[in-house]
Amino acid sequence: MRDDQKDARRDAILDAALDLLREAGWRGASMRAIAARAQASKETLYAWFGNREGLFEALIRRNALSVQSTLAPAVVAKAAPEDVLTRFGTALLDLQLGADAVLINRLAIADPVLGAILAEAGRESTLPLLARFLSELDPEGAIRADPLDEAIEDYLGLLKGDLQIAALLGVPRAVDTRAQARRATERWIRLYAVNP
Amino acid sequence: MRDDQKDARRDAILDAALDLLREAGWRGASMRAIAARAQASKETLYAWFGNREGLFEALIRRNALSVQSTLAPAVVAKAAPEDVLTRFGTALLDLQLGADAVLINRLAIADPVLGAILAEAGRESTLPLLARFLSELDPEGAIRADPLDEAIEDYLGLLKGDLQIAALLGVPRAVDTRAQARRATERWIRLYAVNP
DNA sequence: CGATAGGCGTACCGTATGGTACGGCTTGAA
DNA sequence: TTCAAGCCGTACCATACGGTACGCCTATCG
Repeated sequence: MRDDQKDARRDAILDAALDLLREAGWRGASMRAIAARAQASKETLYAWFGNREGLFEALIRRNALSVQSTLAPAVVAKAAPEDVLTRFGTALLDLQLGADAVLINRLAIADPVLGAILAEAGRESTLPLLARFLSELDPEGAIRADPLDEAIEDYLGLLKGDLQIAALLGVPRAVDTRAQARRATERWIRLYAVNP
Repeated sequence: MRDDQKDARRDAILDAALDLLREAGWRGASMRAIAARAQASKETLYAWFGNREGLFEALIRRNALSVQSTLAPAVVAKAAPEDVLTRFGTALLDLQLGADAVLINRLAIADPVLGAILAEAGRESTLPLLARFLSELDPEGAIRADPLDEAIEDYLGLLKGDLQIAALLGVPRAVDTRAQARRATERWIRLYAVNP
């Protein structure tokens, strides 16, 4: 099997796992079911991923990579701070409330090992972006994200509110993510603007 | 079996379930294991709770009741708005980051039916308190929680930030809940103070 | 004080799972 | 063109689960 084919096959298997998680939950996404859905052999799954946890770990890592590559472009844009922060917040919110992310998070919450992996991968892939972002936001010294960790925490809190928990519980509220991000941005700037 | 004994027995069974969830997770908290731990019969469990989901549902509802009765006293206190808000936030944070609440939330996140139940029970038991609280906070018209739903969402976001997700993932960050509540309160008041 | 409701413990059933083993076939490399 | 690596499909194993049945025994109530 050529390397590119192998990558595609691997992706297909992870996609199958994700589909089954969506359709039948953790219980339904058994190694049998995943193999059948992907037209793969159980033995192949075990050869490639070690065991069930390893497969799910691969799923989590793949997702973290895609998050990072989706989010990064939102940072480079040159525009008014509130616009670029809103853009970033919208992207982040779309990601974290999206169906895939919800499934991935459910997975990680159900298993301590996966939880640790997701927490690490997640914080590594999005927090540095946001940190650099907020600290360099300062255009003419009108906004000071200081102390930085509190500023980050406040922004994430204002952005997400209870929405992520609601999504994880399977009771998502309808949200205009762009409007939500704009609101969070406006409030956050109000908190961190250098007072006139 | 006298009624009070029955209630105690029921509580003991739910406690056993909670213990097993803590020690062995969702997979370990099987009906067998719960029955053995509580020195009860499987048949009794099924007679009292219907099935596994029913038992876990009972667990969720019991927890929601205890949350409500824990939180309610924090509302009545008469003091400066920021102090009473801080007290309330601390209590809420302690509850939501506490071991039991984390286990309960994990449970609900793993099962759509339980998720719906927890979402409803949770919102019913804490949101009205917070809503009434924020809207009546107004001492001399210096603070206006308006629009109310946004004010609530902002307060919860500032209070919880990413802490709850981290706890659910099993990577809790050490937090001084009182300090965190104080910070959130201070920021929230800054956002909702009627400007001089 | 006797009877009966109902909890305890154990055994049982069908089913599904994670994980392994093993032919047979495809496919990329020599 | 040959050959071997490795993937597919199926069968297999031990184990555990949710759920039910049943005999024993305690404790409540008439």
